Amino acid sequence: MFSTVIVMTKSEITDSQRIMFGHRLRQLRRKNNWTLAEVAKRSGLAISTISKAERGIIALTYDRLAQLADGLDTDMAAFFAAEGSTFKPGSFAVARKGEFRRQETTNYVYEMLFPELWYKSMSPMMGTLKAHELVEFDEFVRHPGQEFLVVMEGIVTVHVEGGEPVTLQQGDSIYFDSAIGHLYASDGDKDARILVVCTAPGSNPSKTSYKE
Amino acid sequence: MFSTVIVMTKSEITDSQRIMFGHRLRQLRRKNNWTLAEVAKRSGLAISTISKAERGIIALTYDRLAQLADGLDTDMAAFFAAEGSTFKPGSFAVARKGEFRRQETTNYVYEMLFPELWYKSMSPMMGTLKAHELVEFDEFVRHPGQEFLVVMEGIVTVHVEGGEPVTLQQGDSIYFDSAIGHLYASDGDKDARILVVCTAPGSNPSKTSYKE
DNA sequence: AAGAAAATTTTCCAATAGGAAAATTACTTG
DNA sequence: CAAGTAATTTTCCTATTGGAAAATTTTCTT
Repeated sequence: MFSTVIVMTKSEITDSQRIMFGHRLRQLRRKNNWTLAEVAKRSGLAISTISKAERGIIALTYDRLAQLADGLDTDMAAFFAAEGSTFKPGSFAVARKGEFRRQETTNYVYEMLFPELWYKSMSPMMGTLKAHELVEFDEFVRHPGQEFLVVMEGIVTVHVEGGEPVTLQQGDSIYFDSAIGHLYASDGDKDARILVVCTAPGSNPSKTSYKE
Repeated sequence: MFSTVIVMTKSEITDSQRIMFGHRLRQLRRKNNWTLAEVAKRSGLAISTISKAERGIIALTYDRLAQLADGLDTDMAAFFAAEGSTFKPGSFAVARKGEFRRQETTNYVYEMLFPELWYKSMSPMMGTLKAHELVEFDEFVRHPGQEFLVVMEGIVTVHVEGGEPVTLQQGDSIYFDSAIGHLYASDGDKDARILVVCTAPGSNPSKTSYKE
């Protein structure tokens, strides 16, 4: 009985890491139906640079990574949050800016509070989690910023990527980095009522006010 | 009344981002009592490269970032998670009802949630407003940031500087700029229970501008 | 406080990233 | 299917990174 051992040099390791990262970049762009030209405009990078980065031909510098993250409507954390965990093509769920504004799925009904207010640094939402016997597993939700949840009524199970599910009773709360994949479900046979507050880094004026 | 607006060019933004990132690198290294030489050996990078990176003189490429993360016993995600927060991907904090830190004044009893977490971009607090016949008027409270309040139980009157008092029933909420003088009081003959979330702009490193 | 040792920064140069535009490939549409 | 257009990749060149070693600063030690 033999086992195959593949030995990689240090540079081969970083090479393959970079190539995989490039794939994620491309996926992220394709998911939003953006062309290289579009992302180039949004991020301020050259088309060729993005093309090379996506194919792992070059290793972007920190500065360009930051710019690119901005252009793709994420932040550095979201870029790397899923890294290391097994990469299933298509399993990438980065919520686009404002996507969670009116989220109504089989499991959720969200009501954004104060939608008319601009430049909020927090986005409070009231939500109802429908009771289900079987939790239909949607994809994990990921987005930039941080998140705070309190259970107002009922019992809620919070699924956090790479960890055991956490059960929260009425009055319990949880605080986490939204870049981590997360998902809520009602635990009891009644609907649960939750309050969620997200930070919305993109809408923060201090970051968006700049000139060319 | 004037407000100061600081306008940054795109390159100034990435510059300061890089500089702050460098500071975090150095902190991370110092925390473990490692010398540049030690990290150089662990990561395979040159001493000079790490030195320059820590001072924001150069923007590391993806490859070197990956290597450095390895040498510092973290991963890329932890580097960037929540713009300098100490959250590692997969980590989160749960606060159980009633196991909060208490802070008590004549009118308020506040319980800060997650006091042990640093670099939160929000500060959630549970509070009890004692019932009073006469509201003893403290000075208005003012601080930077924004504020969000939900009434969990009872009836609350919110006094906002330069406006009529607002009465909130259970489930009602209010969102405002914390710079405006504000004050809460229980309206009924029972104590009221509120949840307050404040943004703490100063504690977010990535949005604080400074120079060497 | 002086000299030695350790740690960090600077210098200089080879290796690599990043941008503009040309070349190629993929996608429409008549 | 050909011509035209859009999207991507290549090419070529300049700007910047990253490493080795020298120079400097900081930290011990006696």
